[in-house]
Amino acid sequence: MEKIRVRFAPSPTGHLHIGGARTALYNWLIARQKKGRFILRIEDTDVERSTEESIRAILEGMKWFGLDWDEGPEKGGDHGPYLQSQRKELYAEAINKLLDEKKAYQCFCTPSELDAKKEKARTNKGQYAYDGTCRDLPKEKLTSSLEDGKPYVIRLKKREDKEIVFKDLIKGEIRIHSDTIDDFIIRRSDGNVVYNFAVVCDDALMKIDHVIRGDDHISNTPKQILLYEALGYDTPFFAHVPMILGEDKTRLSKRHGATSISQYRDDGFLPEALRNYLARLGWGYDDSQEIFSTDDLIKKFSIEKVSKNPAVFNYKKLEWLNGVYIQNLSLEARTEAVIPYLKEAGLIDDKFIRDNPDLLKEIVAVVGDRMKTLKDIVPYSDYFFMEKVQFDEDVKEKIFQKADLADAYQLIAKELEKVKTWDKENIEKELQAISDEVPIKRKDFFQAIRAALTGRLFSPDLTGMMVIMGKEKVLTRITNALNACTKDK
RNA sequence: GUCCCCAUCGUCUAGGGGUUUAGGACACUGGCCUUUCACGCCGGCAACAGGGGUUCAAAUCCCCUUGGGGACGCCA
Repeated sequence: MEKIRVRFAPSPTGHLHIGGARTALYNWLIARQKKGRFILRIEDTDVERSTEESIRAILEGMKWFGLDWDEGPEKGGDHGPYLQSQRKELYAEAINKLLDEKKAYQCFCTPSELDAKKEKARTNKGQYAYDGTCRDLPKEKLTSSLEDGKPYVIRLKKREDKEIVFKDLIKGEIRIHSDTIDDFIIRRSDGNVVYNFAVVCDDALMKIDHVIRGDDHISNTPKQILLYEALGYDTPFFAHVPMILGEDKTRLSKRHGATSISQYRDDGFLPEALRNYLARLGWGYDDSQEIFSTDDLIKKFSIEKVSKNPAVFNYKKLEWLNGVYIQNLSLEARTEAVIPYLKEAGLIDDKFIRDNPDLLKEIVAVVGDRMKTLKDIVPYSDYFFMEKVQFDEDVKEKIFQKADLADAYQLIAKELEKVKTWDKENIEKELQAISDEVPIKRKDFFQAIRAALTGRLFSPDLTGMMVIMGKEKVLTRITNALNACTKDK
């Protein structure tokens, strides 16, 4: 049997969308599982909206997401070109063939005439369908119009009274009657073919045998089947993946938060975690497994088991999963991963990294399993890099104004000053002793220290941090906190 | 409006006629661990949209209603 060929065919009118990334992932998983070929094709037939920049963003997004393609831009292949804008001759050939065989025809109706027909259909509450005015134009009329240079589109002569049936790998059998389709346009008056025509041509010529795409394309499928038939090609298998919805169950959009894959990268998500999440969104394997390595996904994924109904995107679950993946990173890998985010926040630069070879690793170690995203490193560690601590508002409210901490801070400063060997064990012992003497609950006592050192209500292990910060810095911060809380009183 | 698709906890799902007092995960929540914040561990809350069939038996099969989504472009 021939090797399976699947494709992802985005239109370069923006970034790589999270929904697109998921269909790309599904295609990729199947190609890898079946040892087939994964093809990337750019659908830039809409010259108005397609941009070079979008193409770059999409390729970059695919690479970051870890989906490598076997044929496509930058890669080439035997079925190229892989940009629709470079395939015009192929389309022209196919169009001429349909014209010769009388399966398609020129239509000289102007946009304003068509608008009027649509308007009329709307007022009569009827469904608009092209009325076929130009379908059987007399030969003389046709040639004279052509000679006059009148602009025209090309329409497919659709088949009459036919039930179009296809078996969808996800949805099952779908049937649509040809009456609900009209003689739709396949080439614009500017000579460019239209999406439905280009996909069919390309998929056929590129020998795509499984078309896996978003389920918003279901209603295009009958038209495309008509085109496959008119052009004399076998139809491929179809699998229509349900949409991703936002919390309010409407189609996921910017309103719901980040939709571009690059945003997830910038927000500190790991590509393998995102792959895991997106694969599991709308697909289940058994009754317990949540964590799937990419190899595991390749082994276990099955398009037939993709759910028929749309899935709501759950950011919290993604965060949880990402946290799990971060925890599984080695200390070295985690430190490397976190560096861009520290730089981005302006906390460190290359010089700093050179001058403090081990410090970063120590900090990442003390932060431990707390991060849900790589970006979380910032609120968990910025106070190591800053000269002075910024006190959060809720620290002032819940710590400084709640109890009288002045005596405690004074005592802490005084006693810690005496610690000779500044290590975890000694600091712990000392803190323990001070805590016994002070009339403050243990919990509040430690929160007070946390507030002084970090300005926050949450942070990594206290004594661990104190070791990294060093005695001098710790004492200064305790004193500063003392001043801050007496001033706030 | 017309056509198409869909329907199990708040969310993602398992379950595909009897094994189900419907399983897991996230979220939420109670507790344990911890001298502190988290992690972790143990527990709790919580669903078969409604109505008709078919059957000895239906979350599972069929029909209708309702609800949601999508498509109706010289966009993709």
